[in-house]
Order: sequence, then C-alpha cells, then structure tokens
Amino acid sequence: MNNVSEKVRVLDELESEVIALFVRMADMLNLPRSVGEIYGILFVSSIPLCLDDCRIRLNISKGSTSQGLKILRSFGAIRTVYIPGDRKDYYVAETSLRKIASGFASEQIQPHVASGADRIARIRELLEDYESQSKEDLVEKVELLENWQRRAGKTLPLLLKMIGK
Amino acid sequence: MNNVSEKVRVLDELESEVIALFVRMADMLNLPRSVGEIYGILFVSSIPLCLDDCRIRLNISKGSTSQGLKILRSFGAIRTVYIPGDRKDYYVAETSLRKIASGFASEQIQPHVASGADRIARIRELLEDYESQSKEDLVEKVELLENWQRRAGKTLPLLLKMIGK
DNA sequence: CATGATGTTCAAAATATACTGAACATATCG
DNA sequence: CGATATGTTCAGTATATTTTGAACATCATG
Repeated sequence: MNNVSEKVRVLDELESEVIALFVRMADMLNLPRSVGEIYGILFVSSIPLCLDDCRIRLNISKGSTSQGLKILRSFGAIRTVYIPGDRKDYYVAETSLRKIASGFASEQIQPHVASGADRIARIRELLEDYESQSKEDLVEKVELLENWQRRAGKTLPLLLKMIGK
Repeated sequence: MNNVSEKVRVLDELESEVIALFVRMADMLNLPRSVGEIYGILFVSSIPLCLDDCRIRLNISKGSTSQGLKILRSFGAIRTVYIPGDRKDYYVAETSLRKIASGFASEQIQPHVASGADRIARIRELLEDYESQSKEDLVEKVELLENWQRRAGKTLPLLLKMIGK
C-alpha cells in the first residue's frame, strides 16, 4: 500500500515478556488487552514513543492505539512529553505506583462506589414503607450494607496510603 | 409445558434493587451477572434457598444457577445449610465481609499475583545475559517491578486486616 | 433395582466487549 | 490556500464471555 516501508523492529524476548506481564495486569483490572500492551511498550522503552511507534511495534490498529492512550492518560498511567521541533505527541510511562493507583482509584473505582452508595440510600427509603413479616430481618441486612459501604469508603484512601510513594 | 405450575413469586421492588446492587458489584469484580443475582437473592432472603428456588425467582437456567452457586461457594460467599428431611442443598449468603473478601482474595487474586511474580523472576533472568545500550535503564525498570511486586504482596494481607471482622 | 428427584457438564446460541480501518477533524507548513 | 501529517471517532466485524438446555451422573427411596 505504502512504498515507504514502516520500520518494524520486532520485539525481543525481554520486551515481549514485560508486555505480557502488563497485559495480564490489565486483565486483572478489567482493562482491554491493548491498554496493557501499550503501557508495556512504553514501560520498557528508554525513550518516549508516539502513537505510531506504539502501533507499529505492537502491530495493532490506529483506533485501538488512540483509545488505549486515552485510557492510560485518563488515570495518569502515562505522561506526555514535549519534543521540540516535532509535531507528534510523545509518551512515557508513569512509574510512580502511588500516582497510578490513585488515578485508577479515583477514575475507575470511585464512581462505582458512589453510585453504589446512591442505590443503598434508595433501598433504605424503599424499606421505610415496606410491610412483611421479614421486615426486621431486612432492616438488619440493609444496615449491614450501609456498614460495608462505610468501610469501603474508608478502606480505599487508606489503601492508597499503604501503597506509599 | 409443565402443568404443575412453578410458583413464581415475582420479585418486589426492594428485592430487585438489592439484587441490582449485587449485580453491579459482581460486575466490578468481573464475575458473571448471574453470580451477582444469585448472591443477591440469597442475601435478601430471610430463609435458606435451594437451587430451584433461586432459578425460578431469578428466571435463569439450571446451568447458570449451578455454575453460579459453585463460584459463590468457591470463595465462601455462601454457606450450605442442612435441612433435615430434605434432599436438596440449601444456601444462605455469608454476611461477614471479612470472610468474603479474604476468600475472594485467596481464590481469585492471589493466583494472579503469584504468576506475576514468576514472570518477573523470568524477566530478571532474561535480563542477565542481555546486551543493549539501554541495559542500565532496563535494570532499573526491572527493579521497579520487583518493588511493586513486593508492595502488592504486603498490601493484600494488610488490606484484609483493615476490612476488619 | 427401577424411579424420580437433584445437581453437573458441556456444546451451541446469545450477548457483551474489543478491535479494525476508513472517514473525518485539526493543525502545520510550503 | 492546497497538500501533508497527526490524531479521533465510530460503524461494522471479530473475539471472548455468559447463558441456555438437554444429556448425563448420582443417589435416596419405595
């Protein structure tokens, strides 16, 4: 298609292993595989890479690469680097576990926790005018939920402290 | 199809809301929706339920119900209850957050952490006889990984302590 | 030991999720 | 401007996961 051939330096074994590690991490965190791959290639690289560098080395599409970079930016797992005289955006992997974890927590987890809290409040309301023999039992259960909620809210920030700098 | 009609007591709004809550929790933990539904119906119920009770009230298949109960058993989110004179297995929801969380951690998370550790060790080995200008840089990166690994290993148990009884 | 009740398994179908690539926006530069 | 470089979006496709339902195992009981 294009007669200016794209230089594809094949990933060596070390790079592949590192990328595979992050692909599995992405999987644990419920993120698309491509997000793990992109973070991985940036993590092993000793220099900043642009969208096309990532795309070509990983052999994935432009769309995936763009999406993946956006997600990684969204919780601060990568940083953009300005390179004078170059129009492209370059990226490096953020290596502070604390920064990544707290970005992830606030962007990807906190919203769920919050909407869970909303729903529990709603359940509490429904319970007010509820009639059944098991109402007593249900009240206890809902209190249990509120208790979990409270603990989850406290645990998240504490967790981040433990992860340290 | 069957002329002995199955008694389907339709879920009331409160029950539906509680189940919806657990469906979203399941989603956060990457578990099938049906697992959330089953835990939910057991959680709201004031009496133990058997497979068919769950299946009928949730209107899901026997296969899903069986699988879902197996998963919930696997990390201790539900307990079986013996009911004299009844051949069926009955279940109740475990309500100790500590028990559920630690079961989940050891069954669903720990294996991943362990295999991650293996991979990092392998990467360290590959690095030994590696030649490149950027070897210095890579050594640092791998040390970073080992550091993360260590902290993850310590944080998980600590997290469980924080969740308390 | 035949029967019906209970639960499990697994191949196929349904559903949800991620990826691709081409069309589009935007900006730079000659 | 027009041409080129860069990045984004999104409809369609590919892939992965979950659910279904029927066949199969197991077992208590008359």
